[in-house]
Amino acid sequence: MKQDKRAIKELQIILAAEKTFQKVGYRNAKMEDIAKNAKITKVTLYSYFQSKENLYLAVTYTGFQKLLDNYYITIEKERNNSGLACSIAILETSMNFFKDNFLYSEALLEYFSIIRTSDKGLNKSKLTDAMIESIYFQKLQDIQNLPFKLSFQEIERGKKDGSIVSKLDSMLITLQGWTMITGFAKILAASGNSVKPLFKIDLMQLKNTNLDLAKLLLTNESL
Amino acid sequence: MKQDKRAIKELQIILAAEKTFQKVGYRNAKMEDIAKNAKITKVTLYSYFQSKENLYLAVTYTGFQKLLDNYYITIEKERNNSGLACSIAILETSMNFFKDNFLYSEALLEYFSIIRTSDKGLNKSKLTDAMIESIYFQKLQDIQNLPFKLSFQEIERGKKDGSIVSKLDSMLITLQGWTMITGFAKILAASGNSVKPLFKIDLMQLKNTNLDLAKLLLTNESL
Amino acid sequence: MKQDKRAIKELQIILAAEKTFQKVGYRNAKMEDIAKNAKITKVTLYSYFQSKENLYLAVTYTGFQKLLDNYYITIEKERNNSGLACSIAILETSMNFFKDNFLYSEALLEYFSIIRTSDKGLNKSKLTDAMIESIYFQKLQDIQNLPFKLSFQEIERGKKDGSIVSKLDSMLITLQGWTMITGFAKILAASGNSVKPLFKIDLMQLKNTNLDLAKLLLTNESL
Amino acid sequence: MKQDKRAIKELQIILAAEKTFQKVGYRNAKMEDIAKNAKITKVTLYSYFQSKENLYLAVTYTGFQKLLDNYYITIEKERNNSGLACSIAILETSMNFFKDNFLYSEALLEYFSIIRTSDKGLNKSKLTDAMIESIYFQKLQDIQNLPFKLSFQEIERGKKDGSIVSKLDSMLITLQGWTMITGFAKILAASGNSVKPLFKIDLMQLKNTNLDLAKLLLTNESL
DNA sequence: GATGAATGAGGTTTCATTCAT
DNA sequence: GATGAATGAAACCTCATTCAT
Repeated sequence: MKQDKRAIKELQIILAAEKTFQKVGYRNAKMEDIAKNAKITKVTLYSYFQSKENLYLAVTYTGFQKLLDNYYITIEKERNNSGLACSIAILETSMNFFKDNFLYSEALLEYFSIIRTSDKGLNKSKLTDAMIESIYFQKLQDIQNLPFKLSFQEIERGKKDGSIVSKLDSMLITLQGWTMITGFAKILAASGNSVKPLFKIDLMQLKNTNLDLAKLLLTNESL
Repeated sequence: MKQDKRAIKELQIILAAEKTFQKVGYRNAKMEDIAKNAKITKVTLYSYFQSKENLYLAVTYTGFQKLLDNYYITIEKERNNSGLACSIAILETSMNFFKDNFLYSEALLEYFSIIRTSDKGLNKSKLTDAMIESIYFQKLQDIQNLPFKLSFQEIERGKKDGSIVSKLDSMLITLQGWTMITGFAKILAASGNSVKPLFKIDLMQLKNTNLDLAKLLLTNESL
Repeated sequence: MKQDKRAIKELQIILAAEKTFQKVGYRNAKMEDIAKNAKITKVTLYSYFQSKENLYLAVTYTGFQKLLDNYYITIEKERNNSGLACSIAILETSMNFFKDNFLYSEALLEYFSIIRTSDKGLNKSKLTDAMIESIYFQKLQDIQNLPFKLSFQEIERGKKDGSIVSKLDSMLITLQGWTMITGFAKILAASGNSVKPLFKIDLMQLKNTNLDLAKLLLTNESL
Repeated sequence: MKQDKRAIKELQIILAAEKTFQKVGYRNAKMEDIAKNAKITKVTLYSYFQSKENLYLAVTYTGFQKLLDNYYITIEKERNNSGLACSIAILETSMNFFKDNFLYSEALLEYFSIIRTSDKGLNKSKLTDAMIESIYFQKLQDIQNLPFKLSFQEIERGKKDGSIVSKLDSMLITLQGWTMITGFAKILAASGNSVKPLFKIDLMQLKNTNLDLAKLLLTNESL
């Protein structure tokens, strides 16, 4: 009961934070303003999230969960189709998700670069102690591999049902898919109304090219 | 003369900044420490770079230049080979560059996401006034399209010399290549000694898969 | 009945508060901890005492009452002795009381300095509105002069029975006694296991010196 | 040079703090306001004094020094007079000082009660870690015994020159004097325009009574 | 009346950046 | 141009006190 209430409020705060981060970016977002947007006080905000970074991790986690949800929905939908179809669908789902959720896209990408700790153990890395202790960071670590696992499974299924060529290394292919996804997300980030536009291209075409390439990769005997 | 001296010191500072950013990341890097690493005072540092962001842009620019140098060298080397070979070589060069220069990789990717200004004109976006006025930002804008242009040219050359299928949209293909490059860079960022490793895969294999896929894309009549 | 129950609980709370104040001092004492010590919740605590200050006043009042009790007992005991003997006995009683009740000693002394309001009417003084409205503050004001009155009476009695020289101003002598008492209390406060001991002296000797001096004051014709 | 500048600013801040504490009391004084009064910012204030308590200790130290200065001046003045005269003069000086410097009087009295640490070592006492580390706390500890020492010396001198009876314990007498001083200071604190006046008495008379008593103590063979 | 959550006020800290010398 | 001190903005924290259930 109380747990539920707390969880609800937590979500409301995350929503408010998302709006704020969306509007002004992480750096310019003030905890005070986020609190105001969530209709609570700064102190209450801190009683839910110990730091700004922590709150951002919560947003990241929320985004990750939504992405995962999309994965599960897609897999469910494609249950009766081939592993190939499902793998491609997952790829498309991911790209759509990043296209439609710029904030999450950024957050997830940043998360993946944050967890790479500095080699020299003693130096402070991007990963601060506060982050490591954050419950959301823990949660993220617990689910961070799930997208890979799900992709992997579908590829394996495709190999079994003959829709995907079997000599391929499933993990490698999974990562190749992820390469496309993150690359696409980054290209998206670089488009938008830049000061000086980088290029003029319809991003839907780019998505399709990626999908075509993926199909090729999964079915082409010559690779 | 004086110009030279200043330029040298500027470079020394950039070097020091690179080291610092490398070690602790942009957010955790303190101007104080960068100054110390460069064996100058904070104020002197500020007389060279008006802000931390500015300094980061300088690092970004340096990285961009080095990447471009690699492009030119590659193109020069491949001058007598086909447009296809050269395009693939550029792709490999890029991936190698990002693999060997993690800091630059991050800086460049961040740069591309920074120049996407927020849609709602009134809100503060990531792109601050200070940045817009920065000389390095200007310089970056002047060269930011060059990698695309160079890729594009080689693809066009490939079309002419018959090594690349001609019905493809060169710009689209260029971006597809860039998708692979940035995606690969992001995967790299997510590897390293993470707290909890995301996956176990030889990144060289991933690079090769990307190259193979690119070749397929550039030569396959069916796409 | 209910009144009784409430009164009992009130006392229990005061006991818990005394322990806490004793241990860490007023400033460092947290209402949370006091509540915990009294085995009630913070809100219940507040339903008994509207504020921390108020609670402290209650402690002060309790101490004051105990001191007064000692006065009455002493006076009762000395009823058949001279006014001089009784006055001296009161003095000794006071010093003993402060020696044995460090917390009360502090509270009482602080009380007396609190009631001195700031001269500049507009400024917030130590005496807050909340305090003025406190029932314990009212009670304290009602009894704050009693020790003086009792002393005064005994001195007057001594004058009449010839044990005390009659030219002295009884009120002045009363205050002189109070000076000794509070001064003694302060010296006590400064002893104990300090970080760096102020002095080494047997406090009983100091008490006796004060008593001797008082006797001298009350009987010496030359003053 | 720089040391000097810092010392001067430190003093200016202490002055501003004294004014603020004087006006609204320690609790109600805001660091922000003290900073404003000192015409600096809060951060600068904190770069001089690490905490509010620390600043108060600085005020305490300043007061202590001034009291000591008065001691030295008095002793110098009385150099050619008897030890008795000087001892009495010191007593009067002290009472005058406390009468004229209410803030210092409070601060010093509080200091002496703060240094009495709680018996149970583990418990937090009034003496916080922050205080112990404060340079002013250190300084205070270094000089806290000086008033006693100076008194003591003059009493000893009085014994030698025959103006003070020699059988007395000089340290005991010193403390007896201090008892009078602090007691007098406390009585002062309790006077002023109270809500309900404690007593009506001319404090000068009280001072004189104390001085007379002291003389009696130092010269009376019968004690 | 009891409970946990929320509030308001202000203390403390960290840094990027600027000023004065 | 170099230096140390100062500034401003905002993160973060602690508590007394109050609210809602």
